[in-house]
This record gives sequence, structure tokens and C-alpha cells, in this order.
Amino acid sequence: MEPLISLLKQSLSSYFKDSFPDAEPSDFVFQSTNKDHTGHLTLMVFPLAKLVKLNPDSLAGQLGEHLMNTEWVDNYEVIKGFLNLHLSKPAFQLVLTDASDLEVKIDNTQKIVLEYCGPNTNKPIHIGHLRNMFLGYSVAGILKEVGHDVHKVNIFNDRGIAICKSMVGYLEYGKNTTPESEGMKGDFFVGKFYILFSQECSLQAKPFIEQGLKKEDAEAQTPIFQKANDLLLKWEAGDQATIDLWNRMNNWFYSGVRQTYARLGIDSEKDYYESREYKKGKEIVEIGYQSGVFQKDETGAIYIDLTDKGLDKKFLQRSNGTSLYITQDMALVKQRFDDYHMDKMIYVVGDEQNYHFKVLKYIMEAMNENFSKDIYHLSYGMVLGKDGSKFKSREGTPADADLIVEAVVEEAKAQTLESGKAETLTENEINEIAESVGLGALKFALLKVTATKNIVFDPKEAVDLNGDTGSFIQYTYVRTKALLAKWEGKFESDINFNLHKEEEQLILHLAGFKSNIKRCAEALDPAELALFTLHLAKIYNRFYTQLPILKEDNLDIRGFRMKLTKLTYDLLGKSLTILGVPLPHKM
RNA sequence: GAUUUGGUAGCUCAGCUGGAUAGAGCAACUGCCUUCUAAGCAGUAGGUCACAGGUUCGAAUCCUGUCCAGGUCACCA
Repeated sequence: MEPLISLLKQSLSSYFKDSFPDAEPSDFVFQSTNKDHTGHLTLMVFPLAKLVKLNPDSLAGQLGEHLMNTEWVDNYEVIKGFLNLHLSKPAFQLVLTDASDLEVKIDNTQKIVLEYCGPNTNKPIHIGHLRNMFLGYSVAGILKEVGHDVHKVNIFNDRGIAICKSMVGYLEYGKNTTPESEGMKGDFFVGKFYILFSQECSLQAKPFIEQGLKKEDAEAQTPIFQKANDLLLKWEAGDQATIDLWNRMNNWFYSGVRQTYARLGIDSEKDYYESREYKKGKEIVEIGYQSGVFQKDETGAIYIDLTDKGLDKKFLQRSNGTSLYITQDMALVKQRFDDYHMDKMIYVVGDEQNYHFKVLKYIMEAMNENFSKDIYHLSYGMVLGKDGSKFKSREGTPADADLIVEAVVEEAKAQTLESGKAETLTENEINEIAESVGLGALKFALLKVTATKNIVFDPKEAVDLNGDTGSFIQYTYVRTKALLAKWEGKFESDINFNLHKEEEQLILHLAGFKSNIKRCAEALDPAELALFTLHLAKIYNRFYTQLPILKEDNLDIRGFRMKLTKLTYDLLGKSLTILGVPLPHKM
């Protein structure tokens, strides 16, 4: 689209130079013509009319006449200060050529490291991680597409009180069982003991709560919690038996979560582990304290005073000398920049940590780390249940990622069978289709909503195969694929006939891809790409039902419609791949 | 209280740097499969863009205030 628009702008510029030498319009704003009016492109005349102090309609008329002299405009219409342009065949030819080239280039490409997923190793990943992974994966894909050098990394939060709780649970109730002996996926196996711990802990906490303690304080008083705390201390002290158990349980977790990653198509080129980084954080705290950037309070706890930035005092090290969450992130961010020397570090982390990353940036700035400005927190909203409440693992709606994926794939299978299409398919094909349709529906449902917003997620609705869904796009993709498989003729790119409305709209939409993905790359949000792709599928389906393609008699036109089909196929495939939505062979 | 994000059709969401009569999908109702995959297409109905001011040729969009909802403001992660 950009080449044509820039030609039109040039022409308008020179017209203004000749006719209104005093006026220098800063820009000409085009938009696609409202569907209730005829035309393809509309020029906003109001700002220009104001500039030259003319009635908008009469200026619009002048500009329309002028553009009629170019080869790009066939006709024009002026309505209430809007100049609606009817594009010529050469204009469409130009747009089509532009649309045929899917290569996107931007000027300032960067080296970017993107961290996403970040599971805790004490229990299976949940729905929030699904949004995180889909978002991170597709943003990385978008950045790569426009030319950036992107490196995906993961962080395993593998130490701390949480995993110790699972370990205590195992010591109390595990009886030397293993995931293999119980036939359980490793992460669920570990999570089982976390739940057992929590149940026992709240049981033991009851008397304390009745005494008037707050839930958290009461739980801290329980014997079982003390055991977890002891394990944490032993772990930090390097107690071998504790480390061994910790390793066993973490490895069970990794074997489980890696299966989930594989199924979801989630990858990373480097894994970081909190356990390997957290100690370096203390060194940084010490350096900062020595240089006077951080302060110590009367109990010996170290903090940074950010009150002049409108924030609070932020503690960086406990009075007993142990490190905090932010401490290890301070080490980790430095490590990353040492490892990669990148231009930008993107953290895909939920918006409940907005404050955390703001503080992290300030701390690095205060320590004169020049990479502080290159830290970017890609923040996203929560995934909420149907009534707008939080998903909770222990109540009602299952929040575990695997269970949601399973439910969605099962539903896709049921609908495949119900549609009656399954009769000619093998069992294997049906399962493949269910897998890709189910996953596609799930991914699309979480990606189509603007990243910063909370999502109300209803698993049933997401798998509904009608409407604004991944399945709809996949179905369209399969349609184009099926046509292409039957086509042996040549693709016709020359427009030597009158275009139908459906063809025009398809061409115009196809040509919007490049500017769309550039915007997504700047915004670090795949939602717009998701909706662009959905819209493309919609426009193609209209084209498909309204016009004969392979059944068209005229060979040139048939070849031309197949050309449009090929472009749609390529673009749907490209976009879905970037979004991480699987491409089915059949549906 | 401070700060931050949101409030658009019954529901889920679009609406890009201000532009035409605010758009999709779901749910409801009506049509279209002897013709390239009907997981599709076409149509009907559904709105005080939370509220009140302001800026201007023009405001869902920008500014101010109010109300409502979520997040955060820990020696948790």
C-alpha cells in the first residue's frame, strides 16, 4: 500500500507547491474508504482546507481533478469534505505488486533478548503461563520478521521457599514413589506434593487463625512450614541430602514441563536458572552499598531509597543477609547483558510485576549501568475466568495449562466428529486435526486481545469453531491449500479485465500486511496481527463464495484469482506461523 | 490513601497518531449446499461509547474532574 500512497502524496505535494506556495501541508492523511461510499481511498481534506482557508468541498474538488490527471485515479467523489478516490487498474496493479512481496524491512534492526515463560519448578504451569508463552513466542516472531536479531531465553525459578514446600510434601507423603511408579507426568507429580503441603499447612494453621492471626502469619507458625523453612536454610548451606532431593524433584519437573513446551511449540535458545544466579546478586548489593548507592537500616537490611522518584524504599537484602526476589533479578539482568551484549532486553512478565521492573530499572540506573534504559517490561493482563474472577487451581475451573490444552483438543475432536467430515479420515488424521485446531483455537483466543488488557477466558467459547477464532482462519487456509493442490495452470498477475469488488478488497487488504506487522513490532503486541489475519480470512471467504475461481471460464481471470489465492495462502501461512498457530493440512 | 490499567451491543472484543451514519464475533431470528471444503456466505435485530464539563469545523479517541472495576505499593515470588 505504501508505494501507491507515497506516489499520491508526491502528486498532492507538487500541486500545493504550484497552487498554494505559502501553504506547506505537513502530511496527507489517507484512510480506506468507508464501505457505505464508493471508492477505495479517502483523503482527509479538512486540515488542508484550513491551511489554505478554502471551503473543504471546493478544495476537495480541486484535488480530485488534479489526481484524475495521474494514472492512479479513475474517478473521485466529494462528500462533506472527504475526497473519495476510485483507483485505476494501474493503481491496483501497483498495489498487487507491492502485496506480492512479503519481505518486510525496517531501518534500525537491533539485537534483542526476550525472556518468557519463567515457570516455578514446584508445580505445573498454569493458564497465565499460556498467555505468557503465546505472547512471548509471537512477539519474538514478529520482531524477527521485521529483521531484528532475536534470542529467546527462559528462566527457571528453581529455588526458594516454594520448591521447599513441595520437597517437604514429598518427604512427608512421598514414600519413595516416582513419577514413573505412579504413572504421572513429572511436573504434576511434584505439584501433587505442593498441594499436599498446602492442605496440611492450612489445617495446622487453623488454631492460629482462631487466635486472631492473619492467614499468612498463622501459616508461618505451623510446624510443617518450619520444616520447609529449615529445608531452605539447609539448601542455602549446601546440605547434600537436601540438594539431592532438590535435584531429583526439579528434574521431575523439567521432564514434565518440557513435554508441555514441545506440545505447545514453545522454544528457547538458553535456559537460565535462578539457583545459579542468586548469589551474584548479593555481590552487587555489596558493591552498591560500598559505593553509597544503597543504604543499611538499623536492623542491617539493605535498601535503596527511591522516594525522590515517587516510589518507596525498596529492600534488596534481608536483615539476616539472605537475598530477595529483586536481588537475583539484579544479577540476572547483568548476566544477560554480559552474555549477549544486546540492544534491548524484553521481559514478558505479567502486569502484577510492573512495579518490580520499574524499580529494577531505577536500581540499574542508580548503579550507572548504561543498559538500564534498554530494559523493557512487556507487561500483560491477567487471564480471568468466565465470571471475571481469578482462575484458581484448587477450586472449580482447572487452571493447569495441560488440562486446558487437553480439554480444548478433546473439544476440537468432538466437533470434528460431529461435523461428519471425519468419515473419510483415518483415526490418526482426526487426532492430528484435533490437535492443531484445538491448539490453534486456544492460542488465537489468547492472542487476539490487546496484551495489556485482562482476558476473560471461557474454554468452551475458545473452541467454538465459529466466528472470530483460530479455527476460522485455519479453515480458510485449508480452503486455499485445497484449491492450490488442484491447480496446474499459471498464475496471472496482469490485470487486463475489470476487477470485482471482492477482488479489490482482497488486494487492498493483502497490501496492508507490511505496515501492520511493523506497527505490531513497535507496539510489541501481536493482537493487531491476529485481527489482521482474521480479517484477511473473512475477506477471502467472501471472495471465495461470491466468485468462481477454478470454475471461472476465462483463463486469464482464473489464473488471476488463483494468484490471489496463492497470495492469501502464503500470507495466512506466514501470519499463523508467526502467531504460533498450527497449519492443518485438512479440516 | 498513592500509583497504574481498564469501563464501547445481553456476552467476548476491535476502533491506529481526533474524521463520514461507532464495527466484528457469540447468543436470537431469516435465507443459501445436484457447482472449487456450509468449521462457510448473505441478511434482520441489538448503542446515552461509565458520567459531567472543556478544547474544535469535527471527540469513543485529546484535557480536567467524578464514579465503578482490576493490578501494585512486603525484609513474598
